[in-house]
Amino acid sequence: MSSIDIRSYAILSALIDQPRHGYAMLKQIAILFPTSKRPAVATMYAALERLEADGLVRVVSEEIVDGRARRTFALTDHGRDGLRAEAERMAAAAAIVKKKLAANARTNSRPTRPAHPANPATGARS
Amino acid sequence: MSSIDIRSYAILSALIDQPRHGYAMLKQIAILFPTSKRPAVATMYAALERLEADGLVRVVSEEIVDGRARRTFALTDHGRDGLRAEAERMAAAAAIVKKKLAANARTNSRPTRPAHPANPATGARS
DNA sequence: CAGAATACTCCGGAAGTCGGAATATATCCG
DNA sequence: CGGATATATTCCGACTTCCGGAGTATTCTG
Repeated sequence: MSSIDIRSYAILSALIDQPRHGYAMLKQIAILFPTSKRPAVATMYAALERLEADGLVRVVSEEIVDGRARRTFALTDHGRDGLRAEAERMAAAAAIVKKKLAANARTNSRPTRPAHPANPATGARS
Repeated sequence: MSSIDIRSYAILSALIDQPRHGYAMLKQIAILFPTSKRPAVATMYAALERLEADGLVRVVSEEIVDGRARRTFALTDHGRDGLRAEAERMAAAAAIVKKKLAANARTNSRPTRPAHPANPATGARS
């Protein structure tokens, strides 16, 4: 319930500087995260509804064009907090893995043996 | 196809320092990422099969206990590379959002106005 | 002995994601 | 002029992924 998935992370990120509508978010996501896979159109609108229901975004304007709603969304305070927390979690997760990868690059010659085999979390019954 | 999702990221991370079997990975994930939601058991084994099919992990030992396979998995080179790339992507995504959030904390008083309104990606027809 | 931990599998359902089509207008390029 | 592309959203069916819970069997702990 609490933490934010990748899709939502991208969507919320596209609203940091200003409110946008769905289509504009897609373009902003492509700019912000050029190396990541971007969501499909349908996925984005579905996610947006969830985010609104969860109070992370809110509709700031709604015009009807050809009977179709054109909604502009903005981040709520809650959404901003959630995004900040998720960015923190991601930075930590990235840092941990980078550090571990670097530490283990040296031990690479003997792949199955840890540096200090003192009771690792293998669940091995002693 | 190419990029790694969060679940797979966690699973691969649990194999950086040494090979582990599924159950041990779950515990390791809880240690590495204490603030993130951890995958359900069934999710993990399903993901493991996908990762093996994609060549990101490989079975290094397999013992049969009561007709049930107890498999130990290790990272492949491909898996290690993918994990490294994903860590890089995540670090970048986290940094971008943190920076943008910090830059926008100042502009917070007038939420709809960007600092420099020079043709942003709003999709507004000029 | 009860209960937790170890270790994995299977099931059905819920949730999320996707591509593609539909809709309608405006603009760009040759 | 006409086709292509861009804008902007909705709906649909299919597919993938995820989850909780039950089942199986052993060992360790209180």
